[in-house]
Amino acid sequence: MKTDTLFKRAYNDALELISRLRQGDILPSENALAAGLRVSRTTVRKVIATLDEQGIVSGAGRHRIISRLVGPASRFPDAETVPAAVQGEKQCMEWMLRGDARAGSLINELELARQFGVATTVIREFLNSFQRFGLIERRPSGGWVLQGFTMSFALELFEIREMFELRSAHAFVDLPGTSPLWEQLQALRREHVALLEEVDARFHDFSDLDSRFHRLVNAAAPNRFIDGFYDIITLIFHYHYQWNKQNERERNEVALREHITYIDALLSRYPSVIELACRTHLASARTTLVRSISN
Amino acid sequence: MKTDTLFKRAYNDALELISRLRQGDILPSENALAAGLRVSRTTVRKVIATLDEQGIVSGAGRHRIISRLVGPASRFPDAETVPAAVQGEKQCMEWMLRGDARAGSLINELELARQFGVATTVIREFLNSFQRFGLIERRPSGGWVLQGFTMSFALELFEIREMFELRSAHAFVDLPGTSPLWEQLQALRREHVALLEEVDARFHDFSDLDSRFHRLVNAAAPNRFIDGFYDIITLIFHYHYQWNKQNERERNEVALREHITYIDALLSRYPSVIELACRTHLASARTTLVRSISN
DNA sequence: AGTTTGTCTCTTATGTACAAAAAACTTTTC
DNA sequence: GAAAAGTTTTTTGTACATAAGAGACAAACT
Repeated sequence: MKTDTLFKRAYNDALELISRLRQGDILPSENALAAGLRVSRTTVRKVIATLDEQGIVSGAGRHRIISRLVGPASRFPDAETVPAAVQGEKQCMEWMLRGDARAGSLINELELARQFGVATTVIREFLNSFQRFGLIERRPSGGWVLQGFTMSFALELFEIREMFELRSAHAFVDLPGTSPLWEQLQALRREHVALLEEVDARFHDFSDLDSRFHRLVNAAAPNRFIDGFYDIITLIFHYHYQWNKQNERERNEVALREHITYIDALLSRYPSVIELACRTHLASARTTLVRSISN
Repeated sequence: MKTDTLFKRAYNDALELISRLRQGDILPSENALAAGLRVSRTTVRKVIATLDEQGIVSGAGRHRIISRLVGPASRFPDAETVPAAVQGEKQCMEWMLRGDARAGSLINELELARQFGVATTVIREFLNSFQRFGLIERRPSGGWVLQGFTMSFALELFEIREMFELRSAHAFVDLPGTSPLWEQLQALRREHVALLEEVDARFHDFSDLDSRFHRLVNAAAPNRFIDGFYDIITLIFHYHYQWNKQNERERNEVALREHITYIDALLSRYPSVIELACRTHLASARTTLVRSISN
């Protein structure tokens, strides 16, 4: 059976939205709510029906009003608002990248499914879509082998990353001066500077900025294969660094400064300057990743 | 229910194997058969049981003899020896690359499943594993959008291919003279020359040679992401050219000659010569692909 | 006339069932 | 005592069922 996590998230969001209104206010139309909660009207109607049952709204048709304001206690627990696939994915990722499993070992679908409390279908679908990240491989006779997040994986990943990044950085120079990307790059530079000023408190925000910056560089000459590759990078960095907290603040501060240098290089439009800044940043990113694996 | 296509294939193979023996011969051991038919002993036992039922072998335990030789009529039809997943995959590929479907249109799992006579699970699994080829994309709200085999797809594909191929070609030069790859390259060159001599009759064999050559070049500096990318190339070429027969012989002959030049360049170990040969070949391969799309 | 809601249909997500195939273990035979 | 055959246990591939959610159309309201 399909899970109703989407409904539960929408319900929580609806409570949030209502809390900004007053008692007696008219409930927004179903279409408006659907747009606001980013779900279909079908789901909105289910949410409204539940709110009605709970006595939070009353009336029918287009005469619904908010009859009672409620606190956050009546929300569904956050854990129930994630679809099974996402939940399974998260746990699988953790299981793989944390190194609970050794490279070369076989993956047992049923065992994983039981361990993570989802159906085998979910695990299988995850494994299938996860194949492209190169961390697992299908055996000819069926089943999956774990390749694992090894040193060679990291090195091969970075080899490609360097090729792609240099290519995109050089393509950026060829953009016409009127391209909106230049303005976006300026904006991103300001965000970097702002983050650097409060780096002690906000260094966690770097990860997102990093991903956005590299994707912006790639936007200069879009290529679906490069975009797809950046999904891998983003995913690895997201999960891997989540569990490698050593020197996180320092690491991020260094990377922030390198990014700013790199952005300035792009803005200067001098190919040789860009190449230097790009290579410097990639080399230090590689060192960081490699070091975190060898520990 | 799981299909017994594997058993049927093994049974056919077993008949083949038996036809090379004489009546009254002792049947090879289960383990030997398992190795020969490349299936598990469980499946071999099922094959033997069926052969027994059919009166083709008789006796029990280790005293089984071949009691009757049969013609090819008693084989299972070939169509029944392909697993559902492979069958679905083939038909899906055809449906996509032949352009029966327009880019941007939604993919209906149930409809495809009915059309190809398989369960929706099979279609879904195919779509999942096929995602990495960049021809389809998942919508946030569920479902799939067809991106299609368009011109921009081909151009983006070739951009990456050029980067990878040049990188590998240059890495090849750095191989020590003792590397077995040099000998393999020589062997491949001989195969090219042999094929060129009979190109009129055997031009179909080029496709396989092409794939092997490019994979050999990549073997100089293995990288799993590049290998994965070559799966896409191989797949596209395999299916796409299957339906674009125009000038096939001429196309392949040109490519064969380019390959030989390219191989000689590699053997010469002069980077500039290699780069030229490599670029020439890639440019002509790109032109060929692009032309086949615009028609 | 254009929203808004009510109703119905179609599609997907996910759990479950079950046969096929693999793998592990046990007994037999030479 | 080692290889072969017999037996049991696991695991995977595929079908199918069903609720959730999206979307289309019709009716009702302002």
